[in-house]
Amino acid sequence: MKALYITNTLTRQKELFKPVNPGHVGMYVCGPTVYGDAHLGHARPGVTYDVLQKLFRHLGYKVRYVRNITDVGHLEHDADEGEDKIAKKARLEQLEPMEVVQTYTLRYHEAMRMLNVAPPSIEPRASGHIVEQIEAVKKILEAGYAYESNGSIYFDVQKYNADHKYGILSGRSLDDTLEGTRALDGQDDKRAPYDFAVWKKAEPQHIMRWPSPWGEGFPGWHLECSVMGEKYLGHEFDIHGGGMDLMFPHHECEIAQNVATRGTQGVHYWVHNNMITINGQKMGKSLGNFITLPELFSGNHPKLEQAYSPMTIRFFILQAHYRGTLDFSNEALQAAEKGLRRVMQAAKDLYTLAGAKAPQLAYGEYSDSVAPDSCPATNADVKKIWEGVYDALCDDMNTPIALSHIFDAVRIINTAKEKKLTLSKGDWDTLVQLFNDIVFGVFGLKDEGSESGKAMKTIDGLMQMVLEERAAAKAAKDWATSDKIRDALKALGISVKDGKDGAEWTLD
RNA sequence: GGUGCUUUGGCCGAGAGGUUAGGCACAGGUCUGCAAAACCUGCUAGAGCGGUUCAAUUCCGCUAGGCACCUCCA
Repeated sequence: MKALYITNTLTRQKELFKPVNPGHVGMYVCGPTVYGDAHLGHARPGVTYDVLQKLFRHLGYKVRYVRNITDVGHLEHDADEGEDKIAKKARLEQLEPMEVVQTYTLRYHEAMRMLNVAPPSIEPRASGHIVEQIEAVKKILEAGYAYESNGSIYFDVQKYNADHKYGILSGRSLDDTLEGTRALDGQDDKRAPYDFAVWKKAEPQHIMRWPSPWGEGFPGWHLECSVMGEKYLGHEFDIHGGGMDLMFPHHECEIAQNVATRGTQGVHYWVHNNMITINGQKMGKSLGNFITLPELFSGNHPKLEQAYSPMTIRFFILQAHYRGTLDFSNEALQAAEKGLRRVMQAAKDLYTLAGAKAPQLAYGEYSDSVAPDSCPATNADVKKIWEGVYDALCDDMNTPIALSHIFDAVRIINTAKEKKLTLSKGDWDTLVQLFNDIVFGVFGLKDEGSESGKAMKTIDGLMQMVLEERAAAKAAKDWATSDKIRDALKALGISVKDGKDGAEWTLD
C-alpha cells in the first residue's frame, strides 16, 4: 500500500497518514446548512473530500465517510433573540421548517449528484440526534466544563483552558480570542464572551424546539458534529474535514467538547479546504456575492457569460490545490472547460486505440481497483507519468500536479493516434488503467458528451448516414455540398472533424 | 486591534535553493480541398528593498498591496 501524506491543520505540517484501525479510514466532513441552494463555495469541499475518499479507496482502504446535514441550530446572532436560520427562513416563506430542510436537502443532493460527488456512507442530521446531544450536554456539565444560565447551557472556556488548552487548532490563545471579541448584545447570560452555547433556551417564537432537562430549547451550534462523529466513527477517528472558515470557532469548539465528553480530542487529522473567491474576495452568503450551483449549470446569473457544466466545475476545482484559494472568473472556467474537453477527447481515443472499454460505474458506485505498488509499463514516458500522478496524489492530494501529468498522457495518446509513436500492449494497458483509476475513478470525472441512451443511439445512426453522404460528396470533390452539410450540422451544435480515418463528430 | 495566510508570465494555477510545471490565450509552422482537431516551436514570470549563499522566484528581515478568521459561513 502506498504511503499517503496529508497536511494536518493541528500541526500545520504534512504528516504520514496512519489509520486508527489498519486498512480502514473514518472520515467526517461538515456538510451544509440546508436553508438555501448550494453555491460554488459548497462545491469545493464536496469535490475535495469526494476525491480524498476515492483516493483512500483506491489505495486499498475501506472508508466510512460521514457528512452531516445541519438542519437545526446555527444561531444567526449570538444573542438572546437568536433565531434559528432555518426557522427564520421558514417563517418568511410560511413553511414548516422541515419543509425548508427537505427542499434544500434534496436540491443539495441533486447538485452533488451532478458534480458526481458520491453520497457519503452516512449522512446524519442534527435534528435526528437531539437525544444524543442532550446526553453530551449532560456529560459536559458533569465534567464541570459548562454552566447553566437562564435556561441555556454554556461551555466554560476559561475552566477548560486551565486544564487543557483551548485554541490548539486555530493557534490562538484565550487572550487573542478575548482581544477580538466584539461587544455583542444579549451576552449577559454568559460568564465570558468566548464561552459558547451547547444548549440554547428557545424563546417563545422559536419554532424548532425540543424538551430537555433545562427546559425547551435546541442544541448549540458546534455540538452536532462532536456527537455524530463519535456515534458513527468512534471515540477516535482519522480525518475530520471542512472549510477553513470552520476552523474557528466551530472545529475548535468541537475539540473542546470532545475532550469534555470523552476525554480525547477524537480526531487525528484535521483537514481544511480553502475558499473560492470572486474578485479576490471570499464567496459567501453574508457578502451576497455567491453564485449557486443551479445558476452555474444554467448560466442564469448576471456574472456568468455562459453556462458551465458540472464537470467543468469539478475540473476547475481539481486544477488548484485544495489548500489554496481559488478565484472564480469566466476566463478561468472557460479555460477549465477546454482543458477538460481535451482530456475527455483523449480518453475516448485511448479506449479506441487500446481496444479497451471505458469504465461503466453507476453514480455512487466504486471501482475495486487498487493502486499497484509499481508501474507496470515499460515506456519511460508512460512510467514517468504514472509515477508522477501517484507521487502527486500521495503528497497531500496534489491534484493540479497529478493533472499536469495526465496532460502529458494526453499528448502521448494524441501522438500515438497520429501514428508518430508506437506503444507496447503493456504501455496501453497502463494508460487505460490510469484513466480508469485516476481520471474517472479518483478524480471522478465523467464524459458529459457521450450520454448513452436510446436517443443517443438514434442520433449516432443518423450521423453515420449523414457523414456517409458527406464523404461521398468529398470523394467527388463536391466541396460546396460537403461544406454545406458541415455548416448545417455546426448550426445544430454538432462539430465535424475530418481525420485520417474518416470524419468524427461531437456535440458542442 | 488580535491571529494567520498570501503577492508568480495576458489569464488561471504548481513544485523545487541550481535542472520544462500544466492548462487557457496568443504568434509561427506541419498536416488538410478548406476548416477544425492534433502535433512541433516561440512567449521563460515570481510586488519593492535589503540580507544569507558559490547560487534565490524558492530561506530570513523590512516596506507596500491583497485575503481569511476573530459573528452564521464550505
